[in-house]
Amino acid sequence: MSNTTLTPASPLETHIGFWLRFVSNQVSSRFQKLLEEHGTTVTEWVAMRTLYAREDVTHAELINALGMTKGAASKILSKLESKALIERRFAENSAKVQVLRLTAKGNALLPVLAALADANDAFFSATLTKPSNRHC
Amino acid sequence: MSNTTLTPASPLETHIGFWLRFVSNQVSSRFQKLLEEHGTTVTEWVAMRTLYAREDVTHAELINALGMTKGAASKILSKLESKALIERRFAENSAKVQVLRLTAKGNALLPVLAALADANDAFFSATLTKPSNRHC
DNA sequence: TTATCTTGGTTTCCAGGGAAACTTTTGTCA
DNA sequence: TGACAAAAGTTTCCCTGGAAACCAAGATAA
Repeated sequence: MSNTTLTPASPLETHIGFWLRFVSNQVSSRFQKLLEEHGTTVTEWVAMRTLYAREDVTHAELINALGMTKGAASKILSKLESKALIERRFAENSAKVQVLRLTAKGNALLPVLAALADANDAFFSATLTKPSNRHC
Repeated sequence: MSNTTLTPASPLETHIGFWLRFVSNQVSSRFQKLLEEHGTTVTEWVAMRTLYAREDVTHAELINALGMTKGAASKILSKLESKALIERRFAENSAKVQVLRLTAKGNALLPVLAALADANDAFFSATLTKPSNRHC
């Protein structure tokens, strides 16, 4: 036997991160599928939703909302711009700071995506049982 | 004013997926940092933990545990093998089906990583408040 | 036994995102 | 004012993972 005594090690299912990753992937990937029929991605949805019904959102603010690096954010914005969903302009009195804004097309698309997000929530909520006092 | 009346759209923070992604990223990326001092990644940890204290784990079983495609899994295994942490052998009576196993080095490393996983859990658990009956 | 189908696993190609280098503008200080 | 430092964005390089093509080995059927 090659199995000499092994140090005990906590199994995967005891770790929060394991389940978070698992559930998060389930939820996100289902949402992703809904979105791709509209040629969008989850990240793009987050970016667009952040800009919706607001003016003068800065690049920095968006980075914060997306939780990604400025490099990655910049690329997302380029892609959204190439689809004519957003506009990048310079802020007043600046040739440096950008102000981001949805285009009319972006404004039109957003509620559709929001509905998909709601539907995805509903789908997963429906599979949950009612809360009980068992664990309280 | 360019803001003609906009259709209302549910904000990001009302969606489960948004929070799952957020929390999951927090937890995983902190764990990632702990792991990288040992030259490992979260996925590699999951793979290794699945093999630990077991023999004759098949490729298919591992794919299932990792929740990724066979292509991606294959690459992870190659990397683990190149670090001499696992071994791939053909199963009995087969020149096709593989059997995966940790090496002695792998067996030695695993409990160390498990301790890091426990520590990460503890870190996040510590920030939680006691359960109350408020929501039950 | 040979021919075809299926299955296990690898490789290739592509998209997304992080790290860090780089460019341009702005601010600061001598 | 001129020189240098800091900040905003972009670009490049790299790594990870999915999709799908591909290859080799068993299985099945003629």
